[in-house]
Amino acid sequence: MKDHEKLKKPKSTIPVQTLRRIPYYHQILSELEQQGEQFVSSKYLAHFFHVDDTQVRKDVSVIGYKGKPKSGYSVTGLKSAIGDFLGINTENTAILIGAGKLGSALIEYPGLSEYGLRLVAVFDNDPKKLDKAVGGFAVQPMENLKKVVQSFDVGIAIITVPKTAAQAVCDLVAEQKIKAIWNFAPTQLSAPSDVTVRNENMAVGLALLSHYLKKRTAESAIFS
Amino acid sequence: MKDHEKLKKPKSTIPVQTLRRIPYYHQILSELEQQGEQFVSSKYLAHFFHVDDTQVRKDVSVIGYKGKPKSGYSVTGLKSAIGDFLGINTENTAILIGAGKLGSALIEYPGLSEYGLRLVAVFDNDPKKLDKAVGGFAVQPMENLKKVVQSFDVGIAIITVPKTAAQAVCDLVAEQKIKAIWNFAPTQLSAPSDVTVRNENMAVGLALLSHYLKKRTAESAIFS
DNA sequence: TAGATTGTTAATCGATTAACAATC
DNA sequence: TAGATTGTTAATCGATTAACAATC
Repeated sequence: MKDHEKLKKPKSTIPVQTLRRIPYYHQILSELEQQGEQFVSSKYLAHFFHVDDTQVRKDVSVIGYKGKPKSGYSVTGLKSAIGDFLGINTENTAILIGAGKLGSALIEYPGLSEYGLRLVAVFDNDPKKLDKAVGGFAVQPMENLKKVVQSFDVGIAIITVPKTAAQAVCDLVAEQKIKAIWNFAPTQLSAPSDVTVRNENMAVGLALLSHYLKKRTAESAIFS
Repeated sequence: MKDHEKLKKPKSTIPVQTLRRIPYYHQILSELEQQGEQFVSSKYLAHFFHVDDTQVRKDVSVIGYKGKPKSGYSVTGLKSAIGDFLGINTENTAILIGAGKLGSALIEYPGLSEYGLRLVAVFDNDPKKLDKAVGGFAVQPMENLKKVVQSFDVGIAIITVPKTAAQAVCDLVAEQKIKAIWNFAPTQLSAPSDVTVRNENMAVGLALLSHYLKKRTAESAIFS
């Protein structure tokens, strides 16, 4: 290689908008797969989400998958490539803290295992809930948390406690060797930078819906 | 006005990224308000979300609110302006379809009323659930839906039925005079263009979390 | 082969950030 | 007043789309 040649561009960062769209593609591909479809075109996917078909092809190229001219993308192949890219084809162990209604709903949500999450324990503060079975799990006291995290090498903590308790729980799990927090309490949690926090804020969805309702823009974008 | 003067630019479209951030500002402002804070600077808000403070000021200017140099924004004033902008200060009537765990959790979610949603009825398909009280609502059969929508002038339908039933329920409510659908079933629903659909896709959040976990980028963005 | 569809480069568009004047 | 902070214009950066060659 000539020494005055241009440095190979790092370019390893994935466009954040692409990252947002990819999980949606995965969902549609799952449905197409169940319907027995073999191939899908960028045009079809684009139409589904009201984006440009060039956009879809660019997104696909970002994850490094190749289609076939004339036939399109293999449904199974692309779904699997996206799965690998997102890391949902490998298993992550998780615990859930807060055995209320929302917690119970999540435990039974089939998507968890579909996206590589393996729930190993459920915790709650409330003595009345202890040892009750919630979705097949005996609810454990918070005291057991540390030991469980260690013995199962838990990577993700799902927080479904009330708003007021959420930051304290977050601090507690961040002290353990937890790598990521999936927060459903309606508050922004903060954690050390080595812990990834995803705040699943339903109020945001509601607020956006309310705004669209007010404006009543007919062609509302799907990715907002 | 001189007749060769430039046309007033329409420019009425709100940047979609701004729209995404605004509900988060609202949430923080609520918390600051509860803490008794009077003023907040663009710098503080920016720091909170890892964005630029110029960005915050631009977002605020989009909703048409003015701050005070040196002191910043009035917490109450800005929160209220955002509330007006989002339309959450005016009440919208809603029904919920699907009285399972997720439905129950949502009914009791305090955010609903906080964001201007007034739930008036809960429906379910399952005869075993009928007339049971869920969060203070007697579960009604689907047959009653049409009448309830008419008499309460219901604007929003919240769908918390299983994936397999979701599109059928969506079609049914779209036939009524419903203006918006808030869907929690893990599938993309499609409806006529005069009905706004918000698909609240938890699998997307899980997929993004999984990706971040795989990459373990320390400084993960909050708005992804 | 002809036509459909992918993959990629270049052009456009929109969003973020830098710079700085205005204001309390 | 001096300093802090807003508000806005201009510059930069990134994402989308148009154009078109490559390929089955």
